[in-house]
Amino acid sequence: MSLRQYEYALAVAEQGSVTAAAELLHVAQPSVSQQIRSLERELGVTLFARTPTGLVPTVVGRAFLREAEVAVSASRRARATARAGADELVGELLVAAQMGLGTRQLPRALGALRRRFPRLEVTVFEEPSSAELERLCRRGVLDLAFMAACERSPADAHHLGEEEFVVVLGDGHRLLAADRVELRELDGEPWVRFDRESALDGVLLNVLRNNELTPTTAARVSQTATAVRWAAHGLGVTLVPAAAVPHDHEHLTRPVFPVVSQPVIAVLRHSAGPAETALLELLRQETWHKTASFSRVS
Amino acid sequence: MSLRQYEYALAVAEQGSVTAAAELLHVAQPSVSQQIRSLERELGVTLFARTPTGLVPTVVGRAFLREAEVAVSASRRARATARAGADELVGELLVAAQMGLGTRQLPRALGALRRRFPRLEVTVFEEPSSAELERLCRRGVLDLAFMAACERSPADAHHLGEEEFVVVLGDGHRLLAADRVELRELDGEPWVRFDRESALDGVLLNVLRNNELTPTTAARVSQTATAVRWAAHGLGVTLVPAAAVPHDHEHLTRPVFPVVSQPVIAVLRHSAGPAETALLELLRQETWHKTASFSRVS
DNA sequence: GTACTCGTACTGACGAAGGCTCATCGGCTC
DNA sequence: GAGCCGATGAGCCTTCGTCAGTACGAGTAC
Repeated sequence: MSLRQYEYALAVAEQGSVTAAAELLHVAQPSVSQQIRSLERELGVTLFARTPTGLVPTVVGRAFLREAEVAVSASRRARATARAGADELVGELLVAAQMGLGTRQLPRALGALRRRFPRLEVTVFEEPSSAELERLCRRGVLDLAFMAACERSPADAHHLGEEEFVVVLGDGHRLLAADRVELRELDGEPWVRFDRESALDGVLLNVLRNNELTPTTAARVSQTATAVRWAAHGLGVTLVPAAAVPHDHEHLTRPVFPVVSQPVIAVLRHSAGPAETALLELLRQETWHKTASFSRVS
Repeated sequence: MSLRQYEYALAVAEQGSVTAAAELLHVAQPSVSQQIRSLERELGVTLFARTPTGLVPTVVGRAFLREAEVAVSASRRARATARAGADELVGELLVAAQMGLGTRQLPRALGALRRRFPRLEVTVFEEPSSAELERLCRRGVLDLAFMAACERSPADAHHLGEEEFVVVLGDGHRLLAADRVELRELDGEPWVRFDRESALDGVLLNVLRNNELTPTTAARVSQTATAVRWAAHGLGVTLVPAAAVPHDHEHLTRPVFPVVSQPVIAVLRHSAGPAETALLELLRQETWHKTASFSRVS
């Protein structure tokens, strides 16, 4: 069951003779003859009828050859894509991002990447929980991961910038009067929070603890856009990355004091290839908040 | 570039480790390791990233593996169809028939064949000119051929029966009054004939010569159904196999005297398989004119 | 009709290359 | 340091390729 046998059989069928096929394949005639016979012996079927003027495929021979041709051409394609990958850049890049990280920059960088390498496809997973993300990244399934912190930071962790958080208030909320919101002013407010285990909820908990506030949970959601919408409707206040707020709700956001931000760290896989580094380079060229914050959270 | 290398690579990608893949494939670990490396060396690309816990496909590795999987599964299918052909009957049977031969019996036999062996497909070529048909049959491209005579008859020629010819007359023709038509009564009639080189035209020429008639050609057509229709419209008379006349024109046909008929001979390919012989057996069970004729042609 | 040549595929012996296994080494994790 | 991972090198064996020679049928000359 070797590809060579398939190629030989196809050549024989096409040429109608072992001798001609051997010439085409640049091997001696007995070699082709032996391969055909061993193939027939292995399959327990006669693939070719022997005529005085050459070999002609039988009924099952033709059925077999149809499939064999698919196998051979798929093999050629596999080879070709691999060789193409040596110079050009082809394949599928797997990226995962903790929710809220690079919401604005990632699409732009991916667009630029796609323009430069059209045959490179990109798939993005969003927030498979920070523990899950850590696990996937360590297992090497991902080519690139965005996270706020990596505990045992690999050598391939790159700090891109800071992601600043803003508070979202209900329409007509009293605190909208000021330019910024002091965190302790939020004492007693009900909160629109995020799923347990999620990184964003971890940030919120940290902030509240640091400022000695006790949280009242109004609701839990899994997407930043949902949290913003619910907060805008007055269900409670929420804390999300500034970049994750839709434009039509920006007037309900205020920066907080002390500043809340988390680092954006891109983690490349072990032994990263040119595709991964190209994407990282494009991400670096995007604009990020460089401000080191006072109360950085994990 | 061997299928084995593809299978090994797929197993490694699936298991995420060389050791596990080797266990799955029932070989030793170094064997898998070597194959993967030789594959990468041959392609000039790193397909897998080495992590402390195993191997993970790279970007181009994944692109390669997608194609490789197609190749491997196609190979399995090829094997499976061939092995199935050993017991069952699968494949495509190529049949060619001189026009007008077995027009009635062939479809019935093919229907019976298809009911008994559903995975056996049949393709029928009609009248690739008798010389061309002879050539194809000798080259072994065909599994079964219907002809009126084979010059150097192979051992696998089987006489099935006789195909009787009838004359088709225009609507209201004077000779329709009788039950049969004497050939010499047709002297001076214009003829709807068949393509030069075609076997049917050869039959007609033979008949006319034997009965000392001089033909007047009204038209030439390539299909029996067309000839019948044109003759019915009074363009001339024609001579076709009785079985080839559509039901709605049978009232315009008359047997001729002396009787004109040609043998129906089925020629099997060299070293015919079970599919071919099964079809031949079914054809034998159909009803054929057994009458040996007076003036058999060609 | 017979004999000859030409073409075809098959067979067996030999040499070379590649695959498989075993034992061992180097790295990393826990 | 123990245990897991993959990588490497030596030896054995299977496999593939080549060269010779064989067998069989077709076409042709006489």
